[in-house]
Amino acid sequence: MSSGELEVLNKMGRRVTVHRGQTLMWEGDDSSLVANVIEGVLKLSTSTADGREQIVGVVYPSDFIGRPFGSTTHHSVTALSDARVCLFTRSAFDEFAREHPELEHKLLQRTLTELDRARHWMLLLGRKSASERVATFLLEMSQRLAEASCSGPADMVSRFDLPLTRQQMADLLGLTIETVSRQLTRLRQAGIIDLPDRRAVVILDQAAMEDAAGLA
Amino acid sequence: MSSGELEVLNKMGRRVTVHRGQTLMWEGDDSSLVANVIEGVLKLSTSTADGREQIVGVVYPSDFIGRPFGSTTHHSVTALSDARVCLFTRSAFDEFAREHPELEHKLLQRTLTELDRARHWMLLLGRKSASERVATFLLEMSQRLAEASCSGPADMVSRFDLPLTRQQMADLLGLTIETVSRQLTRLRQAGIIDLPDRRAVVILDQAAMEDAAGLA
DNA sequence: CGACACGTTGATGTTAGTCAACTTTGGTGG
DNA sequence: CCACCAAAGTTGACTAACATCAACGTGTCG
Repeated sequence: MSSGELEVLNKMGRRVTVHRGQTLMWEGDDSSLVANVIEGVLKLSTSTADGREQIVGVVYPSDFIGRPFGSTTHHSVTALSDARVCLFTRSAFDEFAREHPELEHKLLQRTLTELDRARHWMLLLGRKSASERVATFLLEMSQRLAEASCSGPADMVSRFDLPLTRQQMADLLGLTIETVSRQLTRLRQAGIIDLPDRRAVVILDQAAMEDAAGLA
Repeated sequence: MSSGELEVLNKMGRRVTVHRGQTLMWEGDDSSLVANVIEGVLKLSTSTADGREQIVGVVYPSDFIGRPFGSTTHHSVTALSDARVCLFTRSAFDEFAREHPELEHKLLQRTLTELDRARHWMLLLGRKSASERVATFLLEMSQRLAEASCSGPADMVSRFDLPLTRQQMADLLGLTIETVSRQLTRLRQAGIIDLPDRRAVVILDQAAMEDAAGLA
């Protein structure tokens, strides 16, 4: 896209700050807004009628949120950290996108990647044990944070801070908070990871970790 | 798209018949083909290194399969029934799509819908009990078959044939074959469904079914 | 300092998985 | 046509894994 077009798109958007814990969109709402993440981390989640929650996605800077070309939002969007997003009304965004195939193409590629990611997560939820889930999660987190921080060709970071509480990890992994805690303890006691404080994780043994994740 | 363009697209594609059980694409393969389903039902699946399988999607006529604009296929595609598909080489399809924004738009919409569907399934895999999973599956199947058969405004069919074996249902629901069988028996004994033969299902009590699915 | 949210650990319960026997179905060839 | 066989499905007994319930740290912020 030309820089002129990008400028127009930028003007259409409204920069908004969202505080940790604040919900930007609600499951089942009319889909009247879409947005781009500028800074921070947010979760996408759905719940059963009786309140059990499942996190269905975690979005990082440059990721897209909301449901263009559709009338309802199928999951809630909540900030996991303080975040800044660029908000568009759906109608304006849809119209702009229809006129700019380049943008639609970008969006299509991202959506295809997200779909692959979601389907891959289904394998974890449907078929992996609690310990495999926790190990897989930590590995993936280290990879995504490495990608985000562009820390050169080394595609892993061995120390990082979790943007999630134990409860949120449980909601993402389809487990309970106690099970997550116990599995983390097990990995620590096995000398595979270290947990310097409650947000930090250090991966000490990459190979053992991949093994524990069921990538045997 | 104009009928002329559609004709070109159609000529690009090669009609292929796939027999039940035959695999069209393998997880991890180079993504060199994409296709449109003309007739039949196919599954998308991934497996862990040690062979546990998870079905991550079921596709019906008019659905799209394969990974355009990406180099590897992230899941296998296998025919659940004899099927006919319209096959394209990925390079030819990608090129054609880039030149036809209308096609890309259509594809984007479908992909967004698939993503919503996949994320909704994550709630089932992460948070629902075995009986809720089976009930949810049967309800969704009846809805999708109703949509497909365009049986008027009534958006449910109460009797239908499953395109899946018990093992495949288990792989889709993240359960074992025995658990699926037991839950079906439970629903039958409760008078909520009938199972005239091993492929057929009759939903006798829609409300009880929705209740059992956790849509309380 | 104290309150509260977050996290860990232990004891116990429940659900679904495992292992095994058995039944039904559908297809094949004598 | 029927006997036989393999594949699919069901059922039961037992087990393992995770959830639940409950008590007990720990760090943070007023």
